[in-house]
Amino acid sequence: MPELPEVETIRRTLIPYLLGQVVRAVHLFTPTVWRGQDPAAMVGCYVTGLDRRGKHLLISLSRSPGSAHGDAASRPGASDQPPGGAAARSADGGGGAERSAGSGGPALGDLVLHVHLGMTGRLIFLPPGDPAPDRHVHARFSFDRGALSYQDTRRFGYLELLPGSSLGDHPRLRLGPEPLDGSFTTEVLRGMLAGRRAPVKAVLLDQHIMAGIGNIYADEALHRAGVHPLRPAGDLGEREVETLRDALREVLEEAIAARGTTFSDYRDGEGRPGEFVSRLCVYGREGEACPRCGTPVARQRLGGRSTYFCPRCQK
DNA sequence: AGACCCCTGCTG
DNA sequence: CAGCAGGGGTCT
Repeated sequence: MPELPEVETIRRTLIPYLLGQVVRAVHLFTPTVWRGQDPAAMVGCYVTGLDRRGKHLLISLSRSPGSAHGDAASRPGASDQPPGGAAARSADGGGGAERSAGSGGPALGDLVLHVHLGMTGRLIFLPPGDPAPDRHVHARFSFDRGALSYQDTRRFGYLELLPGSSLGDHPRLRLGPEPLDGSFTTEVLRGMLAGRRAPVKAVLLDQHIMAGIGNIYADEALHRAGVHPLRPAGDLGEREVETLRDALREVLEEAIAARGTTFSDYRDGEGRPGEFVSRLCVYGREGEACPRCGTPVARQRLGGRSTYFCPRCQK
């Protein structure tokens, strides 16, 4: 279930393999996962940028190599980690703080491949050689140095090829602020929660209000903050909002440093699982002792989704 | 705000 | 083998 930390990890792991490379061919095995322009329009384009907005990955493609934007082009050394370099980079700006906040963001390419991984989507760069065909591989993008494989068992994700100029008013990219952006202050979070009667967890999960939070990190952040997930959002006190703001940022940054959470499906851009599962306090741990107080973790349904929390720590 | 849908692998 | 799981969109 790729949420913000997983998509960010995929983005970072793919940069050294894709940036500056030319798309030589696109093979679409499952046409229903594709939206927008014809995949053939990508062929011959340079990859000029990889950006993330919430859980969405944006791969910029340009006719010429010179129009590489922002990312690696202006941050030499920060992103140009050579293939195979496994060093975690948790100190390069806080994982996403440098990303655009949305309006007037970095210039995208002539075309943008917009990727949403749904629940089980994977984007993995494979070295040359034909790996065993898998019925869950829906598309493959060939480069000189290997191929990018798009896989998705449940097919909740999609690939969408769009003109770079059209991203600004894309309905699915009308997202709330990035929680790791420097501008995500306690004041901003308070504004998001104020006056809302909906459960605070439902507000955190609403991508239009805040981008990138999914079921796992909503539960983990609320546990860290000691806030019950069903509390009406507008009822949180100022101190609680501040604590929740810090908890959100901490859990996301720690998860990025651990390269994401793998239960079963998630893999990074090199096919490796993330390591954050062992650090989860409540998510997926019904009946286990709360790490803070020992009370068994409870599970409850909220909007059809499982919600895990400590009935004692979270008021 | 809740029901339903997409889809497939795993669980009971 | 029926039913559950779940991000997110749509519909009621």
